[in-house]
Parts: sequence; C-alpha cells; structure tokens
Amino acid sequence: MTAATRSTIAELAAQLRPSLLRLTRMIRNQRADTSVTLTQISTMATLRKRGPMSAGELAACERVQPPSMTKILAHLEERGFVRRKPHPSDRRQAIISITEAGNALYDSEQRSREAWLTQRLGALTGEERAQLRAVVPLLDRLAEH
Amino acid sequence: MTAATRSTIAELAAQLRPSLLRLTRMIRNQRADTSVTLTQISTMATLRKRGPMSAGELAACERVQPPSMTKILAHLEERGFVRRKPHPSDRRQAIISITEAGNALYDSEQRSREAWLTQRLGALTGEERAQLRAVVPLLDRLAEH
DNA sequence: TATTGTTATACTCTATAACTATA
DNA sequence: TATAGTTATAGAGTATAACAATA
Repeated sequence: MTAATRSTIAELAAQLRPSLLRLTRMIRNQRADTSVTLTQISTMATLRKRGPMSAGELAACERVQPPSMTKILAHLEERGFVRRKPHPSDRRQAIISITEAGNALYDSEQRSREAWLTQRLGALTGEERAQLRAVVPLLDRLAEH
Repeated sequence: MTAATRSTIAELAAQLRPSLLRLTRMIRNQRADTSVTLTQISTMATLRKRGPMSAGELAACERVQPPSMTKILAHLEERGFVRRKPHPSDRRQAIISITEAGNALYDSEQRSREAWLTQRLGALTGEERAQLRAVVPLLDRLAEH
C-alpha cells in the first residue's frame, strides 16, 4: 500500500466518522416510540435475527460491555419484551429470547410508514438506496471485534 | 411507489439503524486520544471544512441543540482548540474558529495510522472503500433537517 | 481458578426549560 | 417581542471496578 493510499484511507475515516455520528444522533432523537430506545430496539433486532442467546453473547453482538447489556435487558424484561429461560446445563447463564409482545413492538416500529428514517430513505433514488444496502455489511465488518 | 417498495425501504431502515449504532459505538470507544471526544472532533472538522461560524450555526451543522453546543465549545475553548471573536454587528453572537492548536490536534488525529477506523478501513478492498466513500454524502443527506 | 453475570459508581452525551443579553 | 446563547437540571447511554454465583 502506498503512502498516498494510506492518506486517502485516513481521509475516508475522517469523513465517515462525523457523518455516522450525526446520522446516529438524528435517528436516536427522531424515534417516535418513547417506550424503547434505539439501543433496546437494536438488541431486539439481534434476538429476532439470530435467535435466543445468553446475555454475554448479546453484549458481544451489540458491541457493549456486559454491565450495559444487563441494564438494557432489565428494561426490556420489565416491559415484557424479552424473557429469560434457564440454560440447560450452566446455571450461571440464562437464555434470552424475544416475546410475542417484543415482536409486535418491533414489527410496528419497522412497519411504521411515519418512521423517520424510512421517510428519509424514500426521498432517495432506488439506486442510492441500493448503494446504502450494499454498504450495510461493510459497516458490520468495520464494527467487528 | 408500490407497497413492496415501501416494505423494502422499511427493511433497509431496519438494517441500517443497528449497524450505524454499533459502528458509532465502536468508534466512540476505540478513540485513542482522550483529550477530545468524537463529538468534539466532529465539531472541529466542521469548523475546518466550513470555516468560522456562530455557535447556533455550528449546532445546526452538528445536529445538536444549542445548549449541547455550548458545552462542546466550552470544552474546546478551555483547551485552546477553538477561539471566539465578536460578531461585527451583533453583540449576542460570537464567531467561532479553529485555532492552530485545534488544527494540529485534528491533523494528528487524522494522520495517525494507528487510528482504529483507519486500520479497519485498510482491511477492506479498494472497491469496498469506494462504496463507502460514495455513501458518505447519502448519510449526510439522510441527516439533513 | 476461570467464567458469567450483576451491582455500584461515575462520566459522557444530549435534551428541555428557564433565563440573560441584545436586536 | 424575537433571537442568540447560556445556565440549570435531568435522563439515556455507556464504561470500569468490584462482587457473587457457578463451572
């Protein structure tokens, strides 16, 4: 890799960081439903997509530390959106899964046409949305441990 | 727009949100320099790119409320990374600009090859980075007011 | 001993409401 | 009165350190 290439990559990083930050800020605030936060929705999405798992695994998926996941799960469990089942062989762990109510809440969030980000995406062209769609796996790879 | 298209857009939103959230989380934490936060760096980047402006304009650029910008600027000014000059005709406002020290800090941040995101981006292919580069303006448009 | 998860604690980020100074 | 910015206050988000339970 040439020095010029490295410098270009650093520049991309410098462009990407503020843009990600500002968009995430907007998404957090524009959320319509106030009973669950973006962080909590993200955790529910992971449970839906990857199925039941332990608190530690969830924390790893969400890129938060275990104590943060403890808090997220306490909130969701209190409202009946997730449940815990004992692990079959390890009593330290519990297997967390999303409940009917959690799925329903998630669906209504996702389907809502008024959802801010969905509206915003609708203002882009199909090709621009395709570009974004292609980039989602890259964002996930960047966020890997 | 068909119902199927709308549903696809909602799905994209649902994929994009957690991915943005998790990557932003990682970026916030992996930051090497502890004297300025991601939020503060982003504000300095805006001052560099768009030139001196008032606190209110900066808040709008950064998509934060004015009191949040007050705090950000207090921190940066205290450390000498930005300075205020009186507005020529309106004594309520001050014009904020980045200082030499602020530019130097920003440069060292951006150039650092060890910077976490830069390293991560280096692990992608050139084409993948080009995809990300193309998407930055879209992220900015999504975050517009 | 090592691992899983929780509790205790604290700091960052950010907002809303109320206020001050100036226009 | 309206606008620009700050102060006061509070809640969300997240981390590290210390602890408890189990493996």
